[in-house]
Amino acid sequence: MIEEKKISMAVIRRLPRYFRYLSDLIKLDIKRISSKELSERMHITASQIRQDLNCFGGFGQQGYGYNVEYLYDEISKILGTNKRFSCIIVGAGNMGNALANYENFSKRGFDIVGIFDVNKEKIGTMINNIKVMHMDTLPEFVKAQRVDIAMLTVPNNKVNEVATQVTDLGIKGIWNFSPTDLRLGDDIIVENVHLSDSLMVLGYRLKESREGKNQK
Amino acid sequence: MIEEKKISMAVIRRLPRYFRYLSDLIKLDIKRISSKELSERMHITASQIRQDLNCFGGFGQQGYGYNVEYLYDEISKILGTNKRFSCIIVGAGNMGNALANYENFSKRGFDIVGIFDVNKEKIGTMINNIKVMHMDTLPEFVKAQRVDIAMLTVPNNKVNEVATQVTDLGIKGIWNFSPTDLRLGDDIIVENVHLSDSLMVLGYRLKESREGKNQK
DNA sequence: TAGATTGTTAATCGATTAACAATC
DNA sequence: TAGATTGTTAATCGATTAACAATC
Repeated sequence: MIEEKKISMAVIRRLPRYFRYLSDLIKLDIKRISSKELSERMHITASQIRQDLNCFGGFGQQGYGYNVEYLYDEISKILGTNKRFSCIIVGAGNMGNALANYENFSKRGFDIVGIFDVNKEKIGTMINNIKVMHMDTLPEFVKAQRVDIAMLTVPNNKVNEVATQVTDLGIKGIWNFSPTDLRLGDDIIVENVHLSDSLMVLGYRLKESREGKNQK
Repeated sequence: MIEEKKISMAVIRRLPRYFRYLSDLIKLDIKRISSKELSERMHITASQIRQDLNCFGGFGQQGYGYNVEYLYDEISKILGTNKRFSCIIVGAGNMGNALANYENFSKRGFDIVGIFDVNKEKIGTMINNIKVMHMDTLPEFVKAQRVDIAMLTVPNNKVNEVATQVTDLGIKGIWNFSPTDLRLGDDIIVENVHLSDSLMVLGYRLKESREGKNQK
């Protein structure tokens, strides 16, 4: 009850972008930046940057701007990149494979500790040094070690069942790759990656652009 | 110059959702639906549904609601699912592989006609019946057959170069999987899939939820 | 100090929701 | 016809942008 401010999703979804741009600035060896300069790089307004950052605290200094390294560290803390999240992948198909091989996740604090599938031929194999196990062994696995996030790359007709299964086991975070809007308990955090939605929007915009009425 | 209404991105991004829900209704053999019933299924307001649909036309009937099949067909037309888009994948890594194997895309009108990479060992192999070719052969390929969309699954430090390359060849649509905000010409449509952004937002929300200040 | 730039309040803009007349 | 539900206008809400006093 020290402080209670509600951060809007719009702001939250911009945080990783700030994080990326600041990380780039560090690579470029830039030490300080004003909201105006940053706004030009990011193609958003300086006002928005200052508003966004001030949801979390005053990280700048009048007349100077922001210290890049300091701001980067603060945003890292806000995003929780210092924390580690233990993740499992459910579904060892092509997308599950791709995720298991994505090296950047562990760099950001997301450790993949197990892969689960029902296909007998896959059980026991290794993907990027992570063991593929049978779904039946999931309960004992989750009992034996904490799992924060389940990444679901299962067929669409299985995703509701699997989501219920993993949340019943106490997993609170779902990264869902199925074209289904999961509806789970209030204490479950779901992030959806609807690839085909994204592709359809691309198709729509492309079609509209061709027809000349190019909307922002 | 017949009609000129600007559709907001917020509305456009909801179209694939309507499409999915209507497709489910058809499977359930439901013939008609009111905005109120649909709003309960989709967890959005009936007002929003009616506003959204009326951006494109009056598809309903007072006192009756919407004919499911008709509305589905209309939204399909709006989204352009009847059109076919010719696509290439650049980057035959894990994500490129996953995309090439994703059967749903062709169902939605997106045909993958070629995969390009620079890795000599991959050239000449087939992924899901699609030939992997060398990047050097991309110009002649694009000259020989129309390509609408380039799906970019290349390393982050290569994505700007590759994006320039493909847009110089006349490709107008980019589906970008790198954690980089591509900035290209006004006539180029870019859809980003920032997986690590999405995962970081999940991590943030999970952390906040644990600390009790669970924001919507 | 003077100039620059923040933090923050106020104004604007756009998107969502409510209301209701039109009409099937 | 009476009841239901749309299409659409008006009201509200929230997010973005502008402005500026505070201050480094």
